[in-house]
Amino acid sequence: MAGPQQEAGAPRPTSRDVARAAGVSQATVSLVLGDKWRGRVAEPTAERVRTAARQLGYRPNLAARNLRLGRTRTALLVVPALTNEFFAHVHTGAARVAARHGFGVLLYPSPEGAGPARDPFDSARASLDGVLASSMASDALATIRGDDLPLVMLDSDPAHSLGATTVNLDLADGMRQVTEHLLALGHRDFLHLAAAVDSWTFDVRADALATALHGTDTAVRRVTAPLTVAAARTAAEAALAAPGPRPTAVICDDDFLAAGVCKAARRLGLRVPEDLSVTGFDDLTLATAVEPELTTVRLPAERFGERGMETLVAVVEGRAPDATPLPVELVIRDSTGPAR
Amino acid sequence: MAGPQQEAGAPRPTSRDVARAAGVSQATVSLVLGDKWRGRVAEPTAERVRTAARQLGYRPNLAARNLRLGRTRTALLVVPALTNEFFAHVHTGAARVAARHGFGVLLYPSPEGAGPARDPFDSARASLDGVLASSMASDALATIRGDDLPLVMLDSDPAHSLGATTVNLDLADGMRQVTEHLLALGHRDFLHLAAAVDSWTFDVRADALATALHGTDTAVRRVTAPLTVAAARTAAEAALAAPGPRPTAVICDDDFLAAGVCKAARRLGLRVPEDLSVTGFDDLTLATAVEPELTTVRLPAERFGERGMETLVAVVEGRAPDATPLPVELVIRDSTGPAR
DNA sequence: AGGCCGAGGTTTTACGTATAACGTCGAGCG
DNA sequence: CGCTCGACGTTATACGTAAAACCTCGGCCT
Repeated sequence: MAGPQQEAGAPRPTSRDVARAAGVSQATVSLVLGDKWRGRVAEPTAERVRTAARQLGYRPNLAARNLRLGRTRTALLVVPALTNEFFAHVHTGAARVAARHGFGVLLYPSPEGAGPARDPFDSARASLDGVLASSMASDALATIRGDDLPLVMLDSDPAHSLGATTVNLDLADGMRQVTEHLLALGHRDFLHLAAAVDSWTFDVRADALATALHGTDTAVRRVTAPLTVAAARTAAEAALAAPGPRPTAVICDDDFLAAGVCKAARRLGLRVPEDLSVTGFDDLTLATAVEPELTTVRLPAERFGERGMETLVAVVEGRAPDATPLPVELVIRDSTGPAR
Repeated sequence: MAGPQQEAGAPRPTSRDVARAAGVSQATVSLVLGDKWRGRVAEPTAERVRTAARQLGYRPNLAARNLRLGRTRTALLVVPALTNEFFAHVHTGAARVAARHGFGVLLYPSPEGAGPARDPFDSARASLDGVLASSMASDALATIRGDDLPLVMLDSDPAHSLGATTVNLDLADGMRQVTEHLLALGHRDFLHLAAAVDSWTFDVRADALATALHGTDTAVRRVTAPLTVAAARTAAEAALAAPGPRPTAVICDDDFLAAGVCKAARRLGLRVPEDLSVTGFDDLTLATAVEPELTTVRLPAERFGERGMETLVAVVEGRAPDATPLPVELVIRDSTGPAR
């Protein structure tokens, strides 16, 4: 057990302590431990340094290293809300790629889940080498651009990105696939349950839906709801119980919304998919946890995070990033069926 | 727009640049910006410094500050998997309290969700002032204890915590409440669907279940499954279709498992709760997204994170932390009913 | 008048690391 | 033999900040 010698209350050993213990100078310790010693330090000496370091339980002081090198090998990931499984996966992917490049990832979830992040630097206790952001207030964005800190935006409005590199999921294509799937099933009267969130990623969905329906004799109504199951249920119940012809399919911006619609349908005595088709978006755990399992658009969330970080690294290294949007895939399950 | 002057490619301004611009010494800048100048610097001078700083877009170099002060005002949060909503909430709570104390939170999700974290310091790009960990390999734990870095464990085995302070949810009481609820409904034949994860938090559930059933004429079988809806469904289907008397209630370690059981029941033609009662644990979004809504044990996840960070701060400041476990609450919904 | 004190700063130092610039010493070579 | 050169280290310095120690000067008390 034992482990490295270290008396309680003793300050952490520095490279100088290691040097003293190994009978060499501090510079030599730095060379050896930094793996930059080929031909500069004899092997026996290097070995002496390494064992001394192990003995003392030496670990370099990151603050000092960062100060010296002027970089931290740390990137900031800005996401709206960690409690959304999607962003947890994005983080996983981003962290994986970052680790591969010797980078760490600092996470900044914006305070209340809804709005874009305000000042990422409030929370950034370490300096940063780059930022990967899914949404950000334009003043914070301007600050970052002003610092010419490498920045990559995730699925954000090119018009408001101040020229920052952007990585995209092909959300529009996802929405197109959903729409064509439903059209093929004979649906002609849609309800679009949209997220009541001011975000480009949802605006894109609405636009794509309009585009996909262009030229077809199709009715579409739009209702918005906050991104919760309960809110979606309430909104859907109201919309489906409204007078006039009832939509035969509900297209949702998100799986949570779709789950809410399914509950509303059941409450109203409508069977899914026999009486009503419902589609989700994201393909989270939720999509296969509910009955019926949701037809939805699978977003490659981890891959998205990976691509984002790969792009950030490319930007840092001055290489041209891969600009093609990541493909998404319609997953047909049990919540959609032929129109009556 | 404009914002702070800063030419592209120019190095970030330092406190010395600000000093030069304001016609004072660097020390004065540090005093003024550090709010430690009462009586040491005249107001007009202070104002000159502040405007100069604003003008140049000065922001202090965190690495330098951390080096100088010997602390980073940053705590590490170690969790098994961010993709579990529960831990996302824990993070939210912890980050809130941390912010209140001027701390930041660095997140370290252990690589593959399953096992405990291996070396938190691999990912910690900044030095740390403390660690808040939900599970950790014993060698990593020993390292931290050896550094006498303040450490607080979240819901972990006191026997393997090397004396670290521990913050607990009253999981045992949660399990007791579930069991008594079902007993009161007349159930006498249980299936316990346990998580196939080697973690103390699940061992506690099993023990508490045994305790609660002690002295009652009750049968209980235990089956384990990985923490996914699909795995739970498979396991439950097998267990419920097995020959012999069928359990009338399934107690699950987790809401995901419970959702899987509900699907299995439907597959087997069993109605929930008429033919089979099912209970979850955690009360995640999932619990109210499925049909029927789950009777489950609500864990105050955010409060848990808050308490954890409060405790860490107390440990750092040498105060005695609040050691009472956080109460949990049985939430009775639609997945449990009287035994037939 | 001499001394003390407080206001309003400045000079200096230390934090721990990485690395550029600089010895030193023996071997090899013309 | 004198010079160079490579191998093996060492000395010195800079990174940007916070804060302790120090300086200067005018006012005021005794």
